[in-house]
This record gives sequence, C-alpha cells and structure tokens, in this order.
Amino acid sequence: MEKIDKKLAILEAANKLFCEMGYEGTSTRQIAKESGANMAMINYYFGSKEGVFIEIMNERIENFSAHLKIINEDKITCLEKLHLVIEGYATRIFNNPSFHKMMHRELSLSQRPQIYDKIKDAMGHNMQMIENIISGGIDDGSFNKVDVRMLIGTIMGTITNVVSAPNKIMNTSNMDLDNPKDKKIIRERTITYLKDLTTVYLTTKK
Amino acid sequence: MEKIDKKLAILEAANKLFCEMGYEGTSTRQIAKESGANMAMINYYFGSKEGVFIEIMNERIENFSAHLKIINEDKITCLEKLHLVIEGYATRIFNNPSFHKMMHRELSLSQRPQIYDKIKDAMGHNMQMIENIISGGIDDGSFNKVDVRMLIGTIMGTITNVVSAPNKIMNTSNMDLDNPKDKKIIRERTITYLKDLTTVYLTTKK
DNA sequence: TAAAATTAATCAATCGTTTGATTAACTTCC
DNA sequence: GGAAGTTAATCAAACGATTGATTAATTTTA
Repeated sequence: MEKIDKKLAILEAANKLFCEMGYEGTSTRQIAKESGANMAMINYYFGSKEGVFIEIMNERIENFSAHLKIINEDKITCLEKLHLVIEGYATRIFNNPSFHKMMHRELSLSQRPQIYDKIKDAMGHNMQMIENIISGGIDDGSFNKVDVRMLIGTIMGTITNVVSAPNKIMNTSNMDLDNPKDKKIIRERTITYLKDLTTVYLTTKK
Repeated sequence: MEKIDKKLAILEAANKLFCEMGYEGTSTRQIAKESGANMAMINYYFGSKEGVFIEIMNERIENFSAHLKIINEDKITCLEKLHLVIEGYATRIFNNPSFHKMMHRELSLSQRPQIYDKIKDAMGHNMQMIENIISGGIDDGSFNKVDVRMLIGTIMGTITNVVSAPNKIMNTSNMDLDNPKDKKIIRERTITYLKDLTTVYLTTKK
C-alpha cells in the first residue's frame, strides 16, 4: 500500500474544485487528477460523487455551528454578545469565502435535497442563537423593539454581499480576498460597519 | 401549424430551466423539449447554449437598470429617494426571485467571464446611482456620515438573504414566494424594515 | 423558386459509475 | 516462524448514458 490518506486527499481536492467550479462543473476525473487518486477510489470511499459532496458539507457545517455556542454563556451585555457574534461570524466566512459562496449556491439551487436541508438546518440553528441574544436585549430593555429576524438577515446578508463582490464594496478593482492583507482590510471594515449599524439601530432612543 | 415564435419560446423555456436547475444542470435537450422546438434550433438562433444564456442575461439586466434612472430626478428629499429605491429594488427582485438567485449563482461561480462582467457592470451601475443619493444626503447635512457602500451592501444583501431563505426570516416552514399572497407579506415586511433601518441609521442625531 | 425555418439522425466528447485484476499488509494456523 | 488465507486499497479499462453541437434533408414561407 502506498498512502492511507488518499481519502483525505480526495476530500480536499473535491472541496477545492467544488468551491471553484461548482458541483455540476466538477467532474470525477478532475477530482481524481487533483487528488492523485484513481477515479474508482471516489466511489470506493464515498459511494458516489454526491457522497463526497455530502461528506464535505457535513464536516464544515458541524465545525461551523460549534463556534457560536460559547459566546452565549459569557457574562457580558447583550450588545457585547452580539458584537462578538458579528466578529466571529465575519471572521469565519472571510477565512473561507469560496466555501461560503458554494453553500449559498447550493441553497439557491435546491437541487440535492439532502444538502439543502442540511444547510438550512445549520443556518436555522445559528439564527436561533443570535435571535436569543437580540431578544434578550429587547426583553431587558437595553434594545429597541425591532424586527429581529430581519436584522439577523441584514447581518448575514451584508457579509455575504461583501464576500461575493468585495470590489463593489471597496470601490476598487484589485481587491482580492485571497490576499491576506486585502482580506483583513475588508473584514475589519465590514465588522466595524456592522457593529456601528447594530448599535445605532438597537440602542438609539427615539 | 402552430405559428408561435420558436425563438421566443426557446428563450422562455431556457430562462425557466436555468433559474430552476442552473446553467450546467440544464441540457439543450431539456430546453428543446420544454420549448417545443427542435434541438438544432437552439444553435440555429443563438449559436450555442451559452449564447442563449447570454441573451437572457443581457435582456434582463438592461430591463433592470432602466428602472432606477427615473427616481433620481424627482424633487423630493434624499430619504424619500432612498426609500423609493428600496421599494423599487425589492419589488423587482421579489417579482422574479429565481432569476435573482441565478444571477448571484453566476456571480459566485465566475465561470463564464462574459456573463460575470455583465452582471458586475450592471450591479456597479446600480450601486453608483444609490451611492449618489446617499452621498447627496450626507453632503446637504440630512444624513449622518456613514459607510455608504457598506450600507448599499446591507440593502442589497438583506433582500437577497430574504429571497434565498424566506422561511428562515419568517420563522415558518410554509412560506412560498411563488404564492402571491405570501410574496406580498414577505416583501412588505422587508420594505418596512429596510425603511426603518435606513431612517434610523442615517438620520439619528448622536 | 430562392431563402428561411425545421426536422431526424448523427457526431465526437465527456459524464458518473462499475468491473475484474493486482498489490501490499495483516491473520491464522500448523 | 513461515506458508496459506484474508483483507482493504489501488489500478487501468470499459460501461451505458448523456452532453453540446452539427449535418443533410425536408418543409414552410415569401
């Protein structure tokens, strides 16, 4: 036997290709070539091309969901909690923008039901957690009474929008999220803005 | 003999299928079957499958851009202008959510460069117009000094987010954007929220 | 009747998947 | 301890199906 990590190699290659080319746009032959594995290994390990996709998704979503749980237990104000969530959420997405784009692509296509449900569940879970934070602030009077789920949609949607078209936000044509320096600039600007927006909207006395 | 325009029939069928199944996920044979035309007619009229796609995109984007131009000439306050833009933008997108999703799919995949550039140009043009409105408000002192392009990203991103996962926003599991009644409820809630958000954020005196 | 529109048939290429054979490492048994 | 048996891993080749595109023949239109 040569290598035992061929399975991992396939997952990594497939992940990269799915992000870049999309699911339909990636062939099993490309995955095999990129990973250095034989084509048959894909079906041998994962049953099918879709099996590879599902495994990648499951892994990522688990990993993603785990993060938010910690914040809600800290003994800090609701606004500080929310700002921690924004920071964490933005950091995660900016660290892997292409995967985040692929997730939304899957969500908007709603072809593979297994994946579709998985993503929606994960997103729903995250939303519920953020909703608890904001609702907590409203209940104790520190936040204005706002449309909570819409505000969550704003936070997520703004970040997604920046990630999918960073140059449109930055108004320059050579910003690149793959460049660490550029990425940091864009991410920090996004976080600063979202903190300001939520603070004003949630705590301004009319 | 049925004397309906086959060229138009192909465009309509392709548009529907591309929205539902994605570009790669749609075959020329499906388009032919759905439109009632022969497969060869697709290449006869449009040269290629991609030719069909590009024609659909060009048509839509032109149509979309035309709308925003009117508003900026009205003799109303900047805030009223912005709210008109929000209404118009939301209404457009909610009237054709599947096309809007397809546009973002294309944008996130950046495969077909011709299409990619077209979308980015159109979006950039729209953003510039909205930016002028908000910047105008900031200049005449009626708006706070905010991160203008980020705020535009918020408006667009929030709407996109609602469209791509309406049930997550509405916190119900049976909302359907294809149902006119549901669509109206979701759209109005989105517009109301965005008007409130922008008003508070732009006009609150600190 | 010439041009335009439409058709069925076919093209080479590529798709995801499956096959049967081979390799290397570990178990079992005498 | 070494031959025999068992296992998972890997491979090249081929599978049938489908892809987008093209051909050549036919029909419709003007």
